Amino acid sequence: MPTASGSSRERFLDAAVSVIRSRGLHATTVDDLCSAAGLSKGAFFHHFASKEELAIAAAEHWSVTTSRRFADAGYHEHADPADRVLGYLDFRASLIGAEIGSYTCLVGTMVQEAYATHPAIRDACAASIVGHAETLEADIAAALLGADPHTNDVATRAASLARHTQAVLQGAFVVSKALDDPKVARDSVRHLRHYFELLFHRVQRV
Amino acid sequence: MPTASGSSRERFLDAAVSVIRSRGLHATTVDDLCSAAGLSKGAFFHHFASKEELAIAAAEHWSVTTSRRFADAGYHEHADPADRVLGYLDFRASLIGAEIGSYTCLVGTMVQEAYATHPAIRDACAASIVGHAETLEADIAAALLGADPHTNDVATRAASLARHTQAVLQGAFVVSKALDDPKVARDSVRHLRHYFELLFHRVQRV
DNA sequence: GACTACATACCGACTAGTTGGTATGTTGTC
DNA sequence: GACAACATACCAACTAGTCGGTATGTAGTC
Repeated sequence: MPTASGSSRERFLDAAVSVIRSRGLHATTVDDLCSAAGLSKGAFFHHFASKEELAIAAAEHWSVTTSRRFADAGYHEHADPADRVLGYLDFRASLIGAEIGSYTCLVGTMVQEAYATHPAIRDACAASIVGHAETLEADIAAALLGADPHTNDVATRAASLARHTQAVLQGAFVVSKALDDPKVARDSVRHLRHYFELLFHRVQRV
Repeated sequence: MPTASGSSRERFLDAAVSVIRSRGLHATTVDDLCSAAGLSKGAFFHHFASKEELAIAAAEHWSVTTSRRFADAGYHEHADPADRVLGYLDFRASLIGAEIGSYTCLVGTMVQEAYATHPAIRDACAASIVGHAETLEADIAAALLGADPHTNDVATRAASLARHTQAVLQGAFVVSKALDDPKVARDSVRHLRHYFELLFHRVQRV
């Protein structure tokens, strides 16, 4: 009966994702998470030794659920690697809905609060961001080579572009939070797409 | 005599900038700010009615000090507007030193914690970001026209690019916090520079 | 220039409420 | 009956904000 959805540990993690994304890590209390999950404090500390441990678990949970989401997306089916990269960006743009708390990144939000004071949380966030960036590298490298077979240091350039992609998305979230407007986030993704089009020699007006 | 540097109000604001940038808004206590400023709690609440009011004042203080810094920078002296835009980016890259807390953006950090719960703080952060972005619009518009005199909607495109520029910088800070490495921030600025070079038809390998 | 009246700037002890975490149950299941 | 999965009651530490008080002006007035 109390199993509304998944195990109670997962209910805490899902609650953490949605609450922390809108309120931030520090402003989210353990009691907030308990009431959001519909469970007690005893249950919380039964599953997590501390709030910090929950934050780390939430970052890992975030990695797992998001990577599943991207793995299932359709852009992988394009034959041309450049199409896959541009398709990834179109997919990211399509995820940016009206509700800010629904499209922003958990680990990007958390790391700003934790990077200086909680190294373990920072590392979990870094692993999530880097892990996701790495899934793009092969396609970017192939697309760069497709545009110019004499590209040197393809792997390095692809890795740098993959990280840059994540940076643009994170920044797009920050600015759209400030302006309370998802449009600016979509605009930034469009600029990033345009940049890739230019790099892939697929110039077209945007 | 007690005027170690500026008025005591300014000492609180300077303390807020440095402490909040590394620890975040919520994790920074009023006592933290008092000891960083070398003043008492009585003095704090004499100058600010609440912690929220300090955050707003800090965002405004940040706007004032940073806009002065950029107004004094040398890149404005280039004759070509494209050079001024690229010079701005080079200047931004040069500001990214080793210490993360010294080059990241106060309002970008604060807005992530406050956007959903403290609209007044969010608005102050938005004003700071937008205000800074607007200082770039004229040069970007002129450079776009210089590259292609038939560009339509120059003002709109320039405004969008200016906001995108801020998004890239904010995102670069987030990712460099996660990876604990300023290099990734400089890389993102370099990619943004490359994007502008391509838009301005100044293609060159980076 | 002395005296009153009032303002500004600041101190530091105090409080009411909050927070992460603990200690001690209770309940179901093997 | 042992153990996992919870719930309830509680605590010590912390936090924003208050309050009474002090020190130093400063303006007016006689």
